[in-house]
Amino acid sequence: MARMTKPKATEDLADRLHSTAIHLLRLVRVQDAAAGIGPAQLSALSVIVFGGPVSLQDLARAEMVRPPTMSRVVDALEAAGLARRKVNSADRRAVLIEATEKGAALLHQGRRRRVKFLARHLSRLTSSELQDIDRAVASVQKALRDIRG
Amino acid sequence: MARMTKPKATEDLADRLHSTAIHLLRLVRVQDAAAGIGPAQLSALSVIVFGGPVSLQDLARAEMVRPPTMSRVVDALEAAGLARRKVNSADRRAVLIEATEKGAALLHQGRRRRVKFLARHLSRLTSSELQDIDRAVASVQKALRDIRG
DNA sequence: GCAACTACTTAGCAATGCTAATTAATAGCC
DNA sequence: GGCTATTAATTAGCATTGCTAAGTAGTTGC
Repeated sequence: MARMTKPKATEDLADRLHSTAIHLLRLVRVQDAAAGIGPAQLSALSVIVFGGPVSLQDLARAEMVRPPTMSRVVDALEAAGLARRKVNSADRRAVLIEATEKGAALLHQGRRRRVKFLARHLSRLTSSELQDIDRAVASVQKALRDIRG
Repeated sequence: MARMTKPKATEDLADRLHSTAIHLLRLVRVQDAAAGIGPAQLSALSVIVFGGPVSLQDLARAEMVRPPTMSRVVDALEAAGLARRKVNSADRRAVLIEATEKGAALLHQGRRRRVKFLARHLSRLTSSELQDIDRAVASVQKALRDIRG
C-alpha cells in the first residue's frame, strides 16, 4: 500500500468537486438574473470594478474568452452605462476599459444579493463545516492559481 | 460578542466560494469543449445517462431550464445520435428520453478527461488539504440539498 | 362529452461563445 | 525614413443556449 498519492480517490474527489460547483452556480444564477444583465457581462464588470482599467485583451484573458467575444460584452456594458472605453495614450491600438459609478453600484448590489442568498443557506451548517469549506476554498484557489500562473 | 452565527464571516465565505466555483468551471470548460458538443447538451446527457429514461419536464427541472430550452437540447442530442425519445405509453403527451450507447460512451470518455485534468492539479495539494476539500464538498452538497428539497 | 389542464413543440428574440477577415497602430529592420 | 511584420481591437457571420408566447395533442374531471 505504499503509494505517494491515491489517484483513484483524487479523481473521485475531482468529480464531486466539479458536480458541486455546477449545482452551486445554477442556484445563484437565478439571483444574478435579478441584476438585469447577463452572466458574462456581470462577470466582466466584476473584473473591471475590482481590477481597475484594463485592456480588452487582459479582460478577455481574465474571463477566458476570445477578444471578439469580450469586445461585444464591453459594447453591451457601455450601452447600459456600466463601463466606458478610454483611450490609451501610451498605445493607441489598445483601449482601457473602466467601470462607471453606475456599474460599480450595480455590481456591489448584485454581490450583496447573491452573497446573502448563499450565506443564508450556508448558515445552516455547523461552524466546523464552515471551517472545512473555508480551508477547502483556499486550497482549491491555490490549485487554480498554480494552473494559471 | 455573544452571537449565534457570524454573518460577516459567512457572507465573506459565500463570496469566495462563489468566485472559486466560477473559476473552477471556466477551467474545465476548455476540457469539455473537446467532447464536441456544447455544455448544455453535455450536462443534460449526464442526467440521462445516470438518471435513466426521464420525461422532458423532469429533465428540464433537473437542469434548471425551461421546457422549450430542453426540447431543443434534446433535438441536438438526437441529431447527434446521443439520445432518443421514446413514447410513453402510460401518458402519450409525455416523452421518455434515454441515452444511446454512443451517448453513454461519449459522456464517460468526457468525464474521464475532465476528471483527470482536475485530479492532476489537485494532486499537487497535500493530503490534508484534499481531506478539507472532501469534507467541504459534502457540506456544500448538504446545504444545496436543503435548498432544493 | 366538453372544459380545463398538462406535456411538449414551434417561433422568434437576446446573450454569448467561436473563427476568419479587416482596420489601425506600433515595432523592427535595412 | 520607409517598408514589413506584428499586435490590438473590431466587424461579420455562425452555432448554442437561455427566455416568453403561442400552438398542438393528449388526459382529466365534472
